[in-house]
Amino acid sequence: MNQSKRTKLEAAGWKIGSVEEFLGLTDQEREYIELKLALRDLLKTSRTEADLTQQELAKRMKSSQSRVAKMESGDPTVSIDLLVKALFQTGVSSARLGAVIAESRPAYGESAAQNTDAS
Amino acid sequence: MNQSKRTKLEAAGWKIGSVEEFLGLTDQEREYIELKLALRDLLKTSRTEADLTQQELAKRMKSSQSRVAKMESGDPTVSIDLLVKALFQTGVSSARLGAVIAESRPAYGESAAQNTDAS
DNA sequence: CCATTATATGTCATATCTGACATCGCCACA
DNA sequence: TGTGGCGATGTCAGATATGACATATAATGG
Repeated sequence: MNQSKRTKLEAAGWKIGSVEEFLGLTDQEREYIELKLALRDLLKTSRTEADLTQQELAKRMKSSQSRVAKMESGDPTVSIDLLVKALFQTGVSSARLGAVIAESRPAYGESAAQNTDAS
Repeated sequence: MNQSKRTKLEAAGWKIGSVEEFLGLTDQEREYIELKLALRDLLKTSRTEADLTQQELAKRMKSSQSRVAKMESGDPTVSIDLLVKALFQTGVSSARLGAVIAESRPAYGESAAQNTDAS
């Protein structure tokens, strides 16, 4: 199993076993995972675009640097609510948010994944 | 204050006072409220389209009828996460979800609101 | 009038999320 | 070799969301 796949599962709070890679997950669960991942990626991008440090964004949101880090690392304890609030604080518009969500798709195989791990 | 405005604020868990209608809310807070409201409306629509009762949807989600009712009534204790999960269960696609979100906008005045109350 | 069905509302114990804090690794640059 | 900024990770007490339950209202059909 490659890194991007592993990350997807971990992002949703799933344990990495031997079998249940994407087996045992319903379409709806996959859609939910992809959505959260898309938001996480957008946040990384938008915070950088806004030229903010995690610390600065945290202050704006009245949150903490460590939680921002968790948001961006796909920590399963981070809610969509928090991600959305963070996104708005970085200046992302509803239009852009919607566009990104519309593009997010449940991944059935390797094809959908961007390689995160080098080489 | 008309009904639609009141609903917006209650949806976000805000108390209805005398002054702070939309004053005192930041742009980001307004965007967040509008987003949640858009999801709530979409859920009402999509559940009906899918010809499901609240009870049936609740069973699919392993939730309860009362919580589905709260989702659709804009109860502030309902998270975006739960709304999104419910939406996917009713068969809403990422594309449609994204489109609806893209259309949701922070309301600055009366203009944006659809009249909910009769007459 | 009485059932039945769908939806709404209030409460509560428990589950999950949250901010805060400590700490670590990494990288730049003196 | 520091030192300082940035980000990642683990923990935890307190805050918030959750499913479940009871009960209410409303509409429909006998």
